[in-house]
Amino acid sequence: MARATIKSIAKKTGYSVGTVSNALRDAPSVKQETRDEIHKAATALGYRVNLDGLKLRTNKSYRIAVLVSVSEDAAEEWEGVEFTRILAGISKAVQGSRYQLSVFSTSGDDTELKTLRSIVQEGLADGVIFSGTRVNDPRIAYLQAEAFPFVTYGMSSSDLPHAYVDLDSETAAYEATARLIGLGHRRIALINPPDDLVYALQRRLGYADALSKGALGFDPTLIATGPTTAETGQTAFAALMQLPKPPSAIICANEAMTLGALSAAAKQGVRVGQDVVVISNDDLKLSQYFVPPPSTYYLPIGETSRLLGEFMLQALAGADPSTIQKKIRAQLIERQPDTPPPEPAI
Amino acid sequence: MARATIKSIAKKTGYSVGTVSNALRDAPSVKQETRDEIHKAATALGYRVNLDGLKLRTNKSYRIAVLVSVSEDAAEEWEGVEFTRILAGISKAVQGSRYQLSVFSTSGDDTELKTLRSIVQEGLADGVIFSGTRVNDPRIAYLQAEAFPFVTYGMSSSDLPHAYVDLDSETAAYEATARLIGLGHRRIALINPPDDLVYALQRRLGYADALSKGALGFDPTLIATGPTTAETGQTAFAALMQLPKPPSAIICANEAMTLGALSAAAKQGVRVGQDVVVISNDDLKLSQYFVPPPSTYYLPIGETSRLLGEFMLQALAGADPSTIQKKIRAQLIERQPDTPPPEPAI
DNA sequence: CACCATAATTGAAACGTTTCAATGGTGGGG
DNA sequence: CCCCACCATTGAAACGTTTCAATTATGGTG
Repeated sequence: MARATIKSIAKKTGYSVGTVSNALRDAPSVKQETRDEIHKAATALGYRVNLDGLKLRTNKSYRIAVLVSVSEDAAEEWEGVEFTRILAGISKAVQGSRYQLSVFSTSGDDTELKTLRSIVQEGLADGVIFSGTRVNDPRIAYLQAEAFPFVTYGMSSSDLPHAYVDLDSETAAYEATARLIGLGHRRIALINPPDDLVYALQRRLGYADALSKGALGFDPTLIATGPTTAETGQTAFAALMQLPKPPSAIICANEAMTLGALSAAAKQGVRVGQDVVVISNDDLKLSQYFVPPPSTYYLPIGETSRLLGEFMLQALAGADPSTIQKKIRAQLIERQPDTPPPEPAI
Repeated sequence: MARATIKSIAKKTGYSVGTVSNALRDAPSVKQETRDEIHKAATALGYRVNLDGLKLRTNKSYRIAVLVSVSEDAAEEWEGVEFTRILAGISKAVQGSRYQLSVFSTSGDDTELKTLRSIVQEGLADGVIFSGTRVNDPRIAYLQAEAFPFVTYGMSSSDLPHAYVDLDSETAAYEATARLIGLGHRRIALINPPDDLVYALQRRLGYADALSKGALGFDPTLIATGPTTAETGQTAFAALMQLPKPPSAIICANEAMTLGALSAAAKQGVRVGQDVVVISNDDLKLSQYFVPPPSTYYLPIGETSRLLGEFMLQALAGADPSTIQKKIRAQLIERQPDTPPPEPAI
């Protein structure tokens, strides 16, 4: 039994192809009565629109591109753990719509812009979702210039507003820092992503803000940066503890970095929770199993990714980018008393 | 500047549309000279085939479906970490071919078969890749009955041969167990995935085989099963240590389970490496950061996923399924002296 | 009743591709 | 010089859909 098409519905109902097409899309030019009849016939035949014909005619791809970037050098490292969850969330959000999800894997910055170009120029997708927004992100500039719909995971500093879903990293970093200050800590370190990432910058800002509010000086040696991997956390922790005046508390940007830091601590015999406090951001319910489990700021990845999908659909429907933006607040999960520093500095 | 089409090439070169089409596909019916001329014109115009027209005409989708299943209940757990890497590998393998990657997210068994059905019946893809093969997997039976190309990550016990890439779990479990026996362990536990998964069965077999070769009895209470999450590892570890005769060594199926086990150990004050030995399988270079870092069997996920993509292309080209199968051998990574049990049992 | 506006429906074209029967051209054999 | 076989190319149809000008049916108005 061949697949039902508009033509087969037309034959069965006796209407013309044009009428059936219009009826199926509930065009007002078709009499209500006729519409009902055609709809009934369509479901009876199990009609499902053929996307290829549709696409060919309308020149739309009905596809949403999701960029996943796997950096060559860090391919063997633990990166992009959250991607599965993000993808699943987006997928769920667009289920039921006509759109399909296509994954484009890229490695490194260069290919990413190139991939974007071919998506736009060859019409590989109608909209694109990507993450890792950078300061003055060329991808955003390009897509805005082309008026191509997109949603980013992570806001950016571009002039024009664009659609995004973001964790409020600045507030999260501020609160984490302020809380440690409240506990009596005076030297607080930050293990941060590379500076060209927008959210790294935001974290810096929140951190610095809390320090100054707490009347503490800003010491640049207390900030370590690197890719958001366990390896970065490990080397950064080791380096920080070798400072003439090591920190009494360390804030890691995500769970991978935290894992690396805890690993380094164990190797060096540094007792986490006593000699030094380690806390994490971007909790995906994994760090609860770390040894010892750190206090964290929870990232509701389910809601976040669902929003990404919904925003994409809205963007495709032509919504004003400035109306489809959302900052998500991270929530503190206390897993440790998070003791004050060894020698209360007063 | 509109996109170049066959028609525009035809106009430019003076040949007919049919000739251009044939020439572009290097049909022997077109004179070599003409072919060259047309190819030159095509590249000059930057011609890229329009998949929609192609698909409409040929009734092929030129798409490869990748199923990602996110179980509803475990949505908040750490599952499918490796998926990003798998996806990236597949993506790289099919780059350059005409095929595109589409992700279909499913939740649970039921929807998975349903998703598969709609992929086959609606022609959403030409082939499909999925994992988590089960004993008597209905998905495999269905796809074989429909003669629909597919590759699985994980072999299965179906009658007919099918294309797969798999880690040799049986050997890995055998070697892990045998090694522990060699170190003097007499009570060795297994934290394993649910029994309906093929590779869980394989692990059981390898484990049991090593036990009998080592003249050790098989104690069913030493096998704990559950989803491959940290939570499973945690509860299983706790339960195992409460046995009247607890194990002196524990083999976890993957890193997530290992993480959970280590977490439970830390909570209960059990000293890993002294009171009990914990080792892991399916190492993705993450467990090296665990506390303490366990010995593991490395899973070359890069090669694995690349093969998945290549096999899919071969399957789509009509290759005999029995020729596109591969078992990958895991490699031991020693991170601990892995001391013998506390009281050498003799 | 003639006319016209409106409502409903039709028919054909178009999107870019492949496929295949039909056409025209070339050369060789008799 | 004719016929035939062969080679290269053409033209048109088809895939399933949308779109839009053209057509027909339906009432309402003067």
